[in-house]
Amino acid sequence: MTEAKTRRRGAELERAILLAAADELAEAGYPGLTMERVAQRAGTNKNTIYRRWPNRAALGVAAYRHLAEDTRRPPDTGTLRGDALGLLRAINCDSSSPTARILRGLLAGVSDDPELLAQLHEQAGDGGTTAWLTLLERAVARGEAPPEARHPRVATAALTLLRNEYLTHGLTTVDDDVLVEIVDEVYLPLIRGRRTGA
Amino acid sequence: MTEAKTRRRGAELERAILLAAADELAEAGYPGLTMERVAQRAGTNKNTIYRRWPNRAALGVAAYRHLAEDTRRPPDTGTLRGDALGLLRAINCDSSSPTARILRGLLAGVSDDPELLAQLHEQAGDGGTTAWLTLLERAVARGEAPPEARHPRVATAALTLLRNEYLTHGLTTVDDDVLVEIVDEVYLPLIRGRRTGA
DNA sequence: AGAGTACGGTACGTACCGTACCCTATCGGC
DNA sequence: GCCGATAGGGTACGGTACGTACCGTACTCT
Repeated sequence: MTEAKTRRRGAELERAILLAAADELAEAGYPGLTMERVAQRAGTNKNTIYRRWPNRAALGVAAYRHLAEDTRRPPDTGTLRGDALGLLRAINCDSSSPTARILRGLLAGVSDDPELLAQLHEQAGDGGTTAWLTLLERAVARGEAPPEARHPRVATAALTLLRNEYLTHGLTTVDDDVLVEIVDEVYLPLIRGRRTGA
Repeated sequence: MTEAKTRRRGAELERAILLAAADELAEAGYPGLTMERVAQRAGTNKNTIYRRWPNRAALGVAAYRHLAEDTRRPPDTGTLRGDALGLLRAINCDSSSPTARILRGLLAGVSDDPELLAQLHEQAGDGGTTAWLTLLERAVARGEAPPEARHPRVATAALTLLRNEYLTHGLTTVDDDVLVEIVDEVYLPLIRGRRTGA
C-alpha cells in the first residue's frame, strides 16, 4: 500500500527519523520517546535508528535540534528594556508548551555523556548569547548602557533566570509578570550597576 | 545470620529504606535508583517500599531530602562580597559531587507530578532564600547595599546562576573562578544598580 | 550483471517498574 | 499468656522498553 514507493536511504531516511522523533518528543516528551514508536512513525525499524545513533539519548538530543529552531533575532524597540523584554517574551512564547519538559528530560537523560550534554547546552543555552550581546551593543551605542556591561555572563543573566524558572518550577509558560520582574528588578539594575565609578 | 535480630517495623524501617535510597542515589544517581536494589540494600523488599511511596519518583524525592541537608548558615565576613562568595562556596562544596546529577534526574523524573516538583523545589531551591535575605539585611545595615536590594529574586540571583551552571553544564563542582565571576560581575553590580535615583 | 551495502522484519535477552499472592513475625487487647 | 489484626518478607508475574542479533531483500555502484 504505502510501501509502493521506493525504499528510502541515507539522508532522506535520516530526516524522516529525526522528524518522527521530534514529533514524538513534542507529543510525549523525552520519557515517552521510545525507539519502537519512532521507528514505526518513521516507517522504518529500530535497527536503522541504532545504525545512526548509539542510544536513545543521542537520538533525543539530535531530534531536539529540530524542535528548538533558533528564532532569536533580537527585536529593536529603541530601548534596552523593550529589547530585553521582547527577547524574553519571544523565548517564552516559542519555547512555550513542551520545551521545558523536554529539556528537563534530556538534561537528565544525557547525564553520563558529556559530549551530548555539551551539544544540548550549545543548542538550548548559549545559542542565544550573541543575540543578547548585540542587544547590549545597541544599548551601549545609545548611551543607555555602560560599555562594561558587554560581558557574556551579564548579557545572558535574564535568560538564565528565565530558564531557571522553567527548570525548577516545571512551568511550561512563564507568566508575563515574571518576565517584567526579571527585566525591571534584575536585568536593568544589573546593567546600571556595572557602570564603573561606583 | 544477620537476620537474627528482631524484625524492624514502622519508623525504624522507614529510616532504613530512606538511608538505603539516599546511598543508591549518591552512588548511581536517580536513573540508577532501582526499587529492587533499594529493597535489597535496606534488607527488605519492594512490597514494603510501595506501601510507603507510590512510585520511584516519590521515593527519590524523599531520599533526596536526606542528601541535601540544608547547611546554609550564611557566613559573616563583614563584607557583602565575602558573605556572598562564602555562601556560594559552601553550596558549591557540600552540593559538590553527585548532587547536580541527582537533581537533574529528579527534575526530569517528577515532570508529571506537580506536588513532587514543589517539594523538590522547596528543598533544592528556595530553601536558601532566607539565608540570602539575611545576608543582604546585614549589608543594608552596614550601608553597603541599598534597602531596595531586599527582593527575593535579586537576593537569590547568584544561587540561580550557580544552579544554572550545574544543570546545564553537567558539572559536579564549579571552578572557583566562576564563583568569583558570578559575585563580581553579576551579583555586586546588581546590588549596586538597585540603588534608586539612577 | 554482480558484489557490496543499507534497509526491513522480527525475535530475543535483559532490566526494571509496579502488582498480586501468600506466609510469617510482631503488636495490642483481653 | 493467648489471638486476631496488622505489617513485614519472599517470590513470582505481567508489562514495557532498551539494545542486539540474524537474515532476507532492495538499492547502488562499478
